[in-house]
Amino acid sequence: MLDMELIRKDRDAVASALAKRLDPAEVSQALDELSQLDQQRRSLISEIDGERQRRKAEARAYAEAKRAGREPEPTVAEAGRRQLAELETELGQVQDQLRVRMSELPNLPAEDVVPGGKEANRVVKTFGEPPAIEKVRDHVELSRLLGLVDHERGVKLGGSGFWMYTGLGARLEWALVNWLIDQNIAAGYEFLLPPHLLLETAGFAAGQFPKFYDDVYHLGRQSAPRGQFLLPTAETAILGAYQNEILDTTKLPLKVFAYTPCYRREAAGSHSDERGTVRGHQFNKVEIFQFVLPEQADAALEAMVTHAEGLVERLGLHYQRSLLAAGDSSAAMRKTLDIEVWMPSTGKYKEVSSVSWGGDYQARRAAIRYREPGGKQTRFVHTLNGSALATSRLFPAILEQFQQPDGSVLVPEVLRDRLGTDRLTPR
RNA sequence: GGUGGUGUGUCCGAGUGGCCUAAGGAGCACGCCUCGAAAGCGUGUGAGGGUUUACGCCCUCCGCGGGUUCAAAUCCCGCCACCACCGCCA
Repeated sequence: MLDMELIRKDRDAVASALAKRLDPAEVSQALDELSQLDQQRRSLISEIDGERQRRKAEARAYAEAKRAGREPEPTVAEAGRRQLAELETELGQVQDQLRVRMSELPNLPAEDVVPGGKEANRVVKTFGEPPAIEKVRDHVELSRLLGLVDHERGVKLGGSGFWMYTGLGARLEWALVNWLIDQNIAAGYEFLLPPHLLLETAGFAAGQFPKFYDDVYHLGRQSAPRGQFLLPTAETAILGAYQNEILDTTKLPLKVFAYTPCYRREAAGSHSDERGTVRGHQFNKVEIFQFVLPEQADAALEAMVTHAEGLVERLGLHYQRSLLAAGDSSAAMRKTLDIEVWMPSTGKYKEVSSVSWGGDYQARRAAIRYREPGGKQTRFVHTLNGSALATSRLFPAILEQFQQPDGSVLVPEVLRDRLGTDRLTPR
């Protein structure tokens, strides 16, 4: 959610930032509507407050007269109450509309984020080299060869878009999850295991709803008491966990992380470069998150990206870092950096982590605040989130980058103890 | 899932229709006292919103949402959460 006061005071700045993501004419129209609703809202509030004040005075005079044994003055209660009810209904409608319109607006892209879509993303860093592989096998073939993933049985169970890790594949995936958990703990993040079914308020707070309502799985009242949905990322749970709280300023930055499967509907159809475990309706991800003071945000973003990159580096994978253009980064974020890992079979880089600075956009939706040190005023925290990392993407990258001519795959050194072997071999 | 109980401010806790503009206590902050501290005394101490150059003034909030009433923390209805017991269950 954007700050209505900012729209009121510096409409041009908001408009030009939003124009990086949306059609300028659309932006202008939206801001016009918002300003008008805001104006209506405030004048209704003034009217209602005045009316209430009058009625309170009447009731007080009534009580006082009674106490003094006098006959109370007749009040205009009946008519007044009806009038007040009408005004309140009207205010309710205006506020609902305002909320809907406000919640539809995306976050303001940061200054260094350029307009445009995917094609405008900029690679800002590269680590390592693409490994020289004579005859590249893709991860689907390698998985089959090594018995790591059973796609047929996965589909049998969950339908198209699901798979089942088997044997050493399950162990590799799980070793990755556990290694990442340890690494994040070592980096000072607190480990959380949240519920996977969330109330809709959590989806709204994170900025997924209402816009991406249909992208997640909803359970409906038959199967879930209050129409919960399956979380599409742990980010939704972590943010939601702190809804309506005033965080202890001395505890900021608050650094937490969670492991959860992520459930996403994903558009039907399949890309040739998104086979195997690259894209599915359920995948594993470890997510780091920070709640910080506004002035800590820049440093936190850099620290999180660097941390996530360190993980990829310790696994020995070749990757690049991209600064996403406005149109390609998620609507709730001001700035997003992707860490993309090299996939030899397609010759493309694929996202294993997306680290974002949300400004106060999510905090405003979720009402997560801190108290200004020394002052009494509460302000919204800044939120940052990032994958550290998406294991179901790491998995194919490891297979492909570390494959050997004989079809075996070298296990990254950091995982060898956990897997009990340094090499996955065809069975 | 059933029955009963509970839900008040940072915390404990009083309040069953009207000076509740929420008692009292604890905590916290500041001041007095003190060489310093403790104790004691005094003052202050929530959130959201409207309005104002500002000081301030005003409105809303006693789990949440409705209702009754001139007037609701208090009465009525629905919901949620927690506790206890019963049932079911990995």
